[in-house]
Amino acid sequence: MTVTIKDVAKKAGVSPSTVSRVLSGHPRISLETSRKVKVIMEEMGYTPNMMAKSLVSKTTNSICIILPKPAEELFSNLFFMELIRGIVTQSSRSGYDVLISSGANEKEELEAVSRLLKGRRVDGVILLYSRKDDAVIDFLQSGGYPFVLVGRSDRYEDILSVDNDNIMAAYDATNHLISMGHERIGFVSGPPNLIVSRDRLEGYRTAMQSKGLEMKNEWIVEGEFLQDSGYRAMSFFMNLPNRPTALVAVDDMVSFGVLRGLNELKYKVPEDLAIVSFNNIPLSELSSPPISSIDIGIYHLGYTASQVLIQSIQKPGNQDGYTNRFVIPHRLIVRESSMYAPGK
Amino acid sequence: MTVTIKDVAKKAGVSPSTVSRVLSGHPRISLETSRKVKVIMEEMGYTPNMMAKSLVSKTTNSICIILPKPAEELFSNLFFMELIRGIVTQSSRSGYDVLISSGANEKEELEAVSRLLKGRRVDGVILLYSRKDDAVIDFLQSGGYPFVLVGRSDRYEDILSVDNDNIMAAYDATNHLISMGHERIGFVSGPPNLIVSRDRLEGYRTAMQSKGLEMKNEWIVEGEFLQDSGYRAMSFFMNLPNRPTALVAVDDMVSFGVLRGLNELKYKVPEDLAIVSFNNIPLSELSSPPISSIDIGIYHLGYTASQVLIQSIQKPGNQDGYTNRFVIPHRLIVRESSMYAPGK
DNA sequence: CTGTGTAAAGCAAACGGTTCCATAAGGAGG
DNA sequence: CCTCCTTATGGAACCGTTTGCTTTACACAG
Repeated sequence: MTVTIKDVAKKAGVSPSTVSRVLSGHPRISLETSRKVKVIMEEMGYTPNMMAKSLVSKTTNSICIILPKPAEELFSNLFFMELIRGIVTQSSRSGYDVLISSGANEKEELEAVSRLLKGRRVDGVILLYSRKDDAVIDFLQSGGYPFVLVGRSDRYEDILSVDNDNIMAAYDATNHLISMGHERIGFVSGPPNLIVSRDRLEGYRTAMQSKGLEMKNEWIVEGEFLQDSGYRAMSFFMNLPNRPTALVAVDDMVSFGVLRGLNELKYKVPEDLAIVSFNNIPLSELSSPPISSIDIGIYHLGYTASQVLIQSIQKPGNQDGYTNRFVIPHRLIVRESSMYAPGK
Repeated sequence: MTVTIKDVAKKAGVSPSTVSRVLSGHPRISLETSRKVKVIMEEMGYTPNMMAKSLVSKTTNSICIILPKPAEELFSNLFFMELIRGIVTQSSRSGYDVLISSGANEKEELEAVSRLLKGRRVDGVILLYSRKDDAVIDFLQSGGYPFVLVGRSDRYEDILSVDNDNIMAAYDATNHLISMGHERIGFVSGPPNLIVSRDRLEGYRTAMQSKGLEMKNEWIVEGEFLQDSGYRAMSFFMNLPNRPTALVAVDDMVSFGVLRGLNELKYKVPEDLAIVSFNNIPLSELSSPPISSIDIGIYHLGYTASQVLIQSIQKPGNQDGYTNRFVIPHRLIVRESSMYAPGK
């Protein structure tokens, strides 16, 4: 039915090994033979069987993305899709296919990863989120399988990872507000167990300190990456005696909550409260007013993750002494929500 | 290095074929042998090599999703991610892996599909969007490869597809407004070359006609699935002498544009203009006011697509005389944007 | 005791490639 | 003219499984 290397060989009057060599560009094949074989391959519509190839070469030219379990929320969805696009684009440029996998729980996830890697269906794995993925990461590490983490992990120093410099990003965001003339700046953080929350908080603190600005404890509130947190934080802040004139929010969704609340109370943004947040989701520029945000380059994050992984697959001895943490640059996008210099 | 079926066989003192049969639950294996082999497999940490398996079985237990090219827009991203989740979940339940592929242009896309299918890397394909995919669809059809289309195609009657009943959905949306007491209802459509635009327009028309309501041409405007279209449509409608009291928009993004415009002009929703739109993206309930929307069950669309495809892979003779168009139910979610009964 | 039926397991040939080793044909050097 | 390289190709083993066909070993009927 399907045309194999042998069929091509027979028709071309050469041996299968010759055809194989033509395919792989082996140096010791005469130009004439090579051309002849190529023509015949074309004629017969030959496509190499990847399974057979993989079997002997012990290589699949494909990688796998492990999706965290639920991923139901808006930002997650946008984030993952953007990441996937970056990964798929880069992988495809490098000639790799991308598998998506996920499990209902950590056990299933581990089983899937093990099956894919030990079963030689993929050459490496991209892990999203640095939750407490101990089991999966341990498996990958002890098995010596190539993998890269998107997001930072503090537990493992020696694994490949791609991430932003969230400390610096938060520093930049805060500093932007300071340079606009703000002195009382609030911060809405995320869950304290996430490294990203901690890093961003640290960046905020550093900026405030370095400018000698006061940092009241009541100006820092914890929340989730959700609208509600913003809404609550807003009403808390606005009732403070000496309330902040600006705030940094750990995620754009939080800003939307803040915005909604301020709107209901007839406050004006940025005049009554200036806002900067993180992630620059497509909606940030669509809200009214548009929100200033730190673009973390999600697509780029995915693109680089794929690049790093494939590199590590192709030359496993990547211990060049170089770093194994890759930092994707961020970029502050200033929009209306922070374009106001407060009078003293 | 890795443990193969032969290693297991040797250690168990049986032949490789016996091990293989244990694996596949062959009936003619004694319980005793089966148990012994299983224990040893466990001990040695044996995982079957998928490539070898695929090579002989001519089956890969994996399917492929073809992502349309750019997919940069907000809705696309949300849509695709949701769809992917549905597909991955179902596939994983059926024991299939999912590959994601895309091409920069139609030619690349065709090459990728051809390579994957002819190269026996996947067993079937899920196509998203029914653009003028002639080349890819033609290839799949003429090659007899299993595939399913998400979205409707009018050109091909005999291919598997999963879709909503957009005509009925638009009918329901329109009818909802009518039953609230609206009589002058506008419609903001999408690009006329998309079937989904045409279907939704048709549903609107049917509803209006069936209630004997007048349909002025000026109440129907064409646009894109973007905010801007909504913004423009809004200002057009509001300047009409006898303007609509409600409108149906082909996509939630359009509604957001309408909302923004009305807000700027100090109009109130739903009192001055009631709104219903389609797709029920996560933001619909977060805007102010929350927007009534038709939920089209994107996750379900993906879930079903995977199901249908895998079924068709497993028993190719799926011409049971049954339909090959699978319709996913939609659901009207009524929110504040349409909760107002206009006085005459 | 021989013939037959049946259950359990082994043998070996695929599946479609790759690659090491061998071979044949020139051409160069002595 | 013979030997030795070099270059282009062929042969065959192997990658890890599956599976049709045998073989083996009993058990039982005749």
